[in-house]
Parts: sequence; C-alpha cells; structure tokens
Amino acid sequence: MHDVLFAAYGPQHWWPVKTQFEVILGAYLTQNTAWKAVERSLGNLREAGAVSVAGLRTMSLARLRRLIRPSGFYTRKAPALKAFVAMLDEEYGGSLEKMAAAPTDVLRERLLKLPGVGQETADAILLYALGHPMPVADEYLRRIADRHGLVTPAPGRGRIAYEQLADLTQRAFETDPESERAQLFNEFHALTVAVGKAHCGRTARCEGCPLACDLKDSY
DNA sequence: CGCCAGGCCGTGT
DNA sequence: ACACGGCATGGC
Repeated sequence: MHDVLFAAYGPQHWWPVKTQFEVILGAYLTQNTAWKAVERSLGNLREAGAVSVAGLRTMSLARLRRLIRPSGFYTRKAPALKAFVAMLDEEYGGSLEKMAAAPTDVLRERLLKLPGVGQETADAILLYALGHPMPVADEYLRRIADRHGLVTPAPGRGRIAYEQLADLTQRAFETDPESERAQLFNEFHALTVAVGKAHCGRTARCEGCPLACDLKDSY
C-alpha cells in the first residue's frame, strides 16, 4: 500500500521544515479537527510570536485559548498544551532534544499520562517531532484496513483496536532496514491520510481510489 | 443547512 | 473492558 500510494501521490512532506515544537502544537490541535483550521490557529500563534516552548510558557491560558479557537475544543486543548510545556520544563529542562534522547517506550508511557494525549497523538509526537520509529494509526487507517479486510476486530469487540493497526503497520515494514523505518512510517501515515481524505471518509468514495478498494456497494 | 474533520475523556454498562 | 456522548469551530 505504501508503494502504491507513493506512486500515486508522491512524497507528502509532512512537517518537513517545521520546528519540533510546532509539530507538537499541530498534533494536539488537529485532534478531530480539519488541518485547515489548525493552520489558522498556528497563524494566530505565529503572529503572537508564540510558536515556541518559551512563547507558550509565558502566555496566559486565556490568551492561548483565544488564539487556538479556530481549531476547536479549546477548553481542553489549551490546558493540555500548557501541561505538555510544564512536563517538558520539569522533566527535561524545557529541552525537546533532551526529551527525544529518552527511550521510546518510556516516552510513550509518559506522553499517555498527559491530559489530552491518547495513542495517536503520543505516536505522532514520537514520530514526527521526536524522530522515533513509531507507527501512527488513525481513523483513516482503521477504515482502510477494515474495508480491505486486512484485520478484523478481536473476538468480542465491535471495533478494530488501535494496537491492532499499529501491529499491522509494524509487521508490514518489519523487513525494511531499521534505519529507514522512521521515514517509512512518516510517509505511510501521511499517505494514509491523503487517500483517506479523498476516498475513505466515513462514507467511502472508492471511485478512482489508487488502492482499488471497490466496496462502495457494501457500505 | 447538515455533515464532518489527521481524538480524547468521563461515565455508564 | 468497551460503547457512547460531549467537547467547538469552520469548510464544504
């Protein structure tokens, strides 16, 4: 799927020349939110000169809420971002480089304890901001894997679990060199979102889908 | 106008 | 453990 999607869409350049911290802001702000809206919030923060750890640290909660308003859920996302900065300050001296040097499993556990950080956000931060080779699963991948019959919900469950999708991705790239793993996870997740937006939303639009998942009659 | 977006969390069963 | 509803805004 990675190869088919890459041939069809080309490199997605996800978060190429962004700072680590801007990537993290985006990871929080895009939760169940269109990226277009996230860009508006990031634009507001940029005007305020607050696309940095120091910028957010010194900003009042009320102002932060106002600036990120376009991307929704601001009563949750603003305190969540503050909590991330507080954690970074207290445990890593405010340095994302120091944080990134910690073991992947330790970081994942720590991130999951933060308010407003679930599995996808934790993995997105690990992969796109901290450079760790961690697969990222999302609702699009869930639909794609489901509609292609790649995984079925575990017995007694109605829904494919996040971990099943992560395992599936992990196994799919298992034979690739470890040094290339992070870049492959990076590109694959971005491509998944690209094809998902175009063809695999809540309602399938299989017409012209490069994955040729012609299931529109079944859904 | 209604649906939906690059989820997460508290609550009820 | 898991399904379910709430959270908020703006694009299309």
